[in-house]
Amino acid sequence: MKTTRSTTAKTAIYELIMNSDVALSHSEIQKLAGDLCDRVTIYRILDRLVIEDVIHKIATPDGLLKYAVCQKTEKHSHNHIHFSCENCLSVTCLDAVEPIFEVPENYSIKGVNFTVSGFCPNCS
Amino acid sequence: MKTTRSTTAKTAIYELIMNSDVALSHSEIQKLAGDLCDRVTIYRILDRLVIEDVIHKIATPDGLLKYAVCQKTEKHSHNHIHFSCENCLSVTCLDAVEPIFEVPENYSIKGVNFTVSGFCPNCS
DNA sequence: AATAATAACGCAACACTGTTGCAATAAATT
DNA sequence: AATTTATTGCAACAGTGTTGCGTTATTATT
Ligand SMILES: [Mn+2]
Ligand SMILES: [Mn+2]
Ligand SMILES: [Zn+2]
Ligand SMILES: [Zn+2]
Repeated sequence: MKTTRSTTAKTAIYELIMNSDVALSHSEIQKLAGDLCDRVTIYRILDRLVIEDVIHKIATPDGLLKYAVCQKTEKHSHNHIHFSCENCLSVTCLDAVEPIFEVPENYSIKGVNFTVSGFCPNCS
Repeated sequence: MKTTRSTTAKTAIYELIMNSDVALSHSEIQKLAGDLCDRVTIYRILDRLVIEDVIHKIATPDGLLKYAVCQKTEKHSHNHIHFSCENCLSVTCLDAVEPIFEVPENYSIKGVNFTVSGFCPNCS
């Protein structure tokens, strides 16, 4: 069985995402990380953190991928909505907002990716 | 004022999307279109069709962009859910399904991108 | 029908994003 | 301390999307 290891790069990148109030893209993480590690390593670390379910991968309406911590709190819903600002391009988790919907029976649901776009409080 | 023109490539690409029962990506459209036009032209045509609001741009959970016609029917909701199959990677518009949700007041909503992933009826 | 204006096009060149293979490194176990 | 192997760095690559510019084709005007 393949075990997971905790490395300096991995913990550092996790803390970057942790301490950010908005979701971060790979390139944003790379800028923040400086010369912490190679950019390929960042891709692989992000993949691992997603598999380990400690961060979420979010696709913006333009197909850009961003990453945010999975808040393991009571109010947190895995299926929460994300807000994507059309002006400052920030992506924010609205952890408490869980949408209600219903799909036809013959579809089986494994996950959701809900993004609402518009202007964030700073840009309104 | 910049007017829009109808060209052979534009109408052909619109019909490709129109006649597909699943959302199509740029590369899929390119394969279907053959040597109809340059791939850059396809990008520009897709942009125009989106601006003209005759097709929708959909981001899959993996950040892949797909395009589908905007069904101008009664049941059609602009804010409908899309289903992304993890097996066959097809993206389908669930035109009748409109999710219910509520965001904090200080956010202004311009559009939504709701994608549910799992297994489609064919792959269940 | 011929002309003029310009939206749309093809092509080349580029930037950005993400992946893969492999040898070297470092974390965890013994 | 030695062993195992997950992780890393590097180079090389594939895919996606953009931009500039000269040419073509659509549309409006004469
Ligand atoms: Mn979560
Ligand atoms: Mn629509
Ligand atoms: Zn904003
Ligand atoms: Zn399927």
